[in-house]
Amino acid sequence: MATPSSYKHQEVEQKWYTYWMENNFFHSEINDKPSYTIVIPPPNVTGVLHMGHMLNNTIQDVLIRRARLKGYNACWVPGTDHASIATEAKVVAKLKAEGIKKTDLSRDEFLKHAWDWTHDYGGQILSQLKRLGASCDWDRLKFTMDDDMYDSVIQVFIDLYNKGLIYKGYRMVNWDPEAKTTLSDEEVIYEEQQGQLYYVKYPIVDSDEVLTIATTRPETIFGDTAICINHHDERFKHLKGKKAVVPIVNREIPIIFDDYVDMEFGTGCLKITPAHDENDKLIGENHNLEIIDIFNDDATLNAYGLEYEGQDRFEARKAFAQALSKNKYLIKTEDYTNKIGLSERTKAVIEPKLSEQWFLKMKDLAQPALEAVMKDESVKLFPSKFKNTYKHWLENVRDWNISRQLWWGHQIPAYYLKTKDGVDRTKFVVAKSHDEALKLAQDKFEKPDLTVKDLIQDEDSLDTWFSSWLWPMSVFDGIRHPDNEEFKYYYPTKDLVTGPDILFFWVARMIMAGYEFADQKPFDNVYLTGLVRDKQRRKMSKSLGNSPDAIGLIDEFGADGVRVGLLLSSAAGNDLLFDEALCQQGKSFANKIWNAHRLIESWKVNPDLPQSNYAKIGLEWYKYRLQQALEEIEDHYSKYRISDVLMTSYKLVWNDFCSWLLEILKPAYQQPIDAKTKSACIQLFEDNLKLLHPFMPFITEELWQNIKKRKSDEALIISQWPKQEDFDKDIIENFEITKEIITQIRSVRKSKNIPFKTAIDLKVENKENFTKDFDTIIKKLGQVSDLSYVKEQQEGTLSFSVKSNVYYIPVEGAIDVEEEKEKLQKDLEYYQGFLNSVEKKLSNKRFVDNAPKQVVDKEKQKQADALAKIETLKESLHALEK
RNA sequence: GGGUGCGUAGCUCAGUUGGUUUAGAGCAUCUGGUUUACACCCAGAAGGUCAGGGGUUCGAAUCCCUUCGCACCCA
Repeated sequence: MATPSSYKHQEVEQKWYTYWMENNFFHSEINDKPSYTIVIPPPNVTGVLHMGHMLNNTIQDVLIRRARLKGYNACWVPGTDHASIATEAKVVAKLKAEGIKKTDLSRDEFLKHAWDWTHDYGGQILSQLKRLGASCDWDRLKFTMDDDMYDSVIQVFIDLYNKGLIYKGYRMVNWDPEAKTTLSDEEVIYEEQQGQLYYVKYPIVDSDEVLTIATTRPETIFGDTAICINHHDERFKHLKGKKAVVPIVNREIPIIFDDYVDMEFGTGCLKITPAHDENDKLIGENHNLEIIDIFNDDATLNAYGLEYEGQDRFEARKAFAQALSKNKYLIKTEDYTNKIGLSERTKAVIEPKLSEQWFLKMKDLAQPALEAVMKDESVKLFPSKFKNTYKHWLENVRDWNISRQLWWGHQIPAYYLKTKDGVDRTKFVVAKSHDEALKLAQDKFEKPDLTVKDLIQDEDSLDTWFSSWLWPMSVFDGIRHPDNEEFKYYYPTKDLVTGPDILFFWVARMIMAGYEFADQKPFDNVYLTGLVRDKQRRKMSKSLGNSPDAIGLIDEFGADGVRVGLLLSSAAGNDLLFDEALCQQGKSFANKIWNAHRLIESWKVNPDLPQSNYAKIGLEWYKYRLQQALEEIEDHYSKYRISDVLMTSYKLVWNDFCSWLLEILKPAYQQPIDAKTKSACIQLFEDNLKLLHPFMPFITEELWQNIKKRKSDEALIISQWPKQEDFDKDIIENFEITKEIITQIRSVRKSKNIPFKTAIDLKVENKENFTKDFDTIIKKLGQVSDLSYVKEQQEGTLSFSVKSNVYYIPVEGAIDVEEEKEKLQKDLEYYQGFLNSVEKKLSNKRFVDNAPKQVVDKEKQKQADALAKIETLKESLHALEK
């Protein structure tokens, strides 16, 4: 049965994925081999596979498959993240569509919906990853809300609380009025928005004078508790000790002096609203100002907003500005562009809000994490340019607000004492369970008759990152049972592959958690991928609709094609400009490999045939060439230059193997081949497949199994990476010269319209004393019928030179002497220019004295080569002029 | 406003501690090809003042300064 002339990925991929799964090749158990562990950055249960996941997981799969081939006990742990805010938003939206309000549900009822949602959609990305070929150990699948994972998070909270690192505090937080929750700084995106700067008059008490302030948010005037002026501002010095009146509100507030105020900006007078601005809050603290919170949780005004109570902040802004204007308090407005914080999830404008939250002290936790990366490099970042950003963040780390006003997530294990009319939020205990909390509370508050009913658990959940920072440990149950065998074997993990956008809120925190809870780093290396963008450099996003359908791509180009396409141009840390053409290139490559196999397979062996000289030399050369490439590949891998590994392998297989070796070995049409050559060629092809397997797992396994019948323990996925051996550099170098000779012959054929089928003669003036070993190859690939050596110039020939060797091709009829002369003249000019620059260096005494001997010798060699070449060219020119 | 990184062929990028040619690769381009493995192909060619300017050095794409442009992070 003939092999089809093109590779059909559709018929192959599912077959081998199933085969690998059935043979448990992805599964890892503790054994004698060294471990090589990767934990997946758990995708959100809300997500669908996008290009970022594809890139990220392809890289992980490349690393883990190579580790497997290199004989490590490779373990890639998959899993998903509960993504509290994103999931809760999705579930709320789904319920809303069904006419159910979250507020009408009990916590338990809501959570049931959330779990249903998670079970229905949560595994989507993972099943899509299987299409990509991801060789995860699916028996180890974890979810951040699994019981054991949940317990680990709670245990860590209690531990940190008992160490005094977790505290409750009032902080200015990023409040999302739509989701009604706090957001971390990282979940806020800043955008420039066109707004207005309002100039408002504040009368001075017991004076006819007025002060003018400029504000972008007139509605916050209700919360003003001071006017602030710079100490050095001569214009207002006389106002020390005076008071101003808040317009319309008619409340008297102090005029205070602080260097914070920029004299140049606006009017030099700043209104202070401590409840609604971070900087104002600091000034407020320094000056003991009153704090007036004017907003409800949904950012409508509360009773402090007087008649605007209940109005949304933006409506109130308009209405109140009008009132100010009507009462002659508003002097003017100006267009003003400022940056506004928006919620990453809901896109609502963030309201800075003072609220009670749980915080984790970061300073001490950050120290070992900083040292691990900056000092001893026990954790390495690739590319290392991210070290600066990492350092900057950790040195200026702020306490981590870990509470979220959400239900979906790990509920904070703090229990408050109930009172007659509510809850006393100052009296609480932190415990693993309600029962344990009761015991603690009875002791702490010295009330032995307290019952379970007297305690109520904090309603809030923990920030999602507060569970994912434990991920590399908790997936092996290392938090609850640090002495368990699996944890000791698989942890620390080897590589983490993720995007630089979560360097801080995930990577850095995992490193902190590793040292804090296991006294060990979580991973050796962090590979930071770039962002996947479209051709116009825009980020891929759902709203732009510029993100291609991942599964559609796999259908069209094959998983191998897409994997290659993604990696072809994605140096670590550099953004990848995704272009389907790259997937096409990947698909074409698969087809090329397929056809290489088809060619070799088609060769009929004649056992009586001796090995030809060209085959022997060709095979020897490729054997070394592969070793040379292997050395480069190892070097690239060690530096996580994955796309360079791919490019090196790509060129090795396409150029060296297919274009050179197979052309050398290929018997004449319908002629048989000798047995030795075919089997040696297959062996080299198998090595190629091994090198390519991490990138193109499907087609390589398919061909590996096509070459011959293999038992299950002989599958490519678990075979052995080619051994690194010494290689003969001379043969490789000589082959390069051979290639140049052949290329020159082809070039002459093309320019002189000599068809490839027409055999030519070649006469060589071997001034370089170049080896004759490759002559049979030159004859075969150059279609040379007679190759002979001569001692002098040959007339009536076309010629070219390689180094100082001259090659003559006798032709029928006249030679265009002028054309030949022109060509030689051009060459001559080039080499003379080259010689010039070399001799300039060599005639510089300081160069000869100061440069290392090797460098000078190299220049001398260059000089000698150039001189010989020039001599040759001159002779040729001279001959033509005769 | 502060910080970080970047600017090399039409495009995407290499260029690893300054010294392998007068700077490389892949793709795209151009020219030629029905050489029975592959047109998802083969062969050949062209293409760059290394953003601009200045400096250090025997020697700079590489180090320093500066101008311009871009990206990202933080406020």
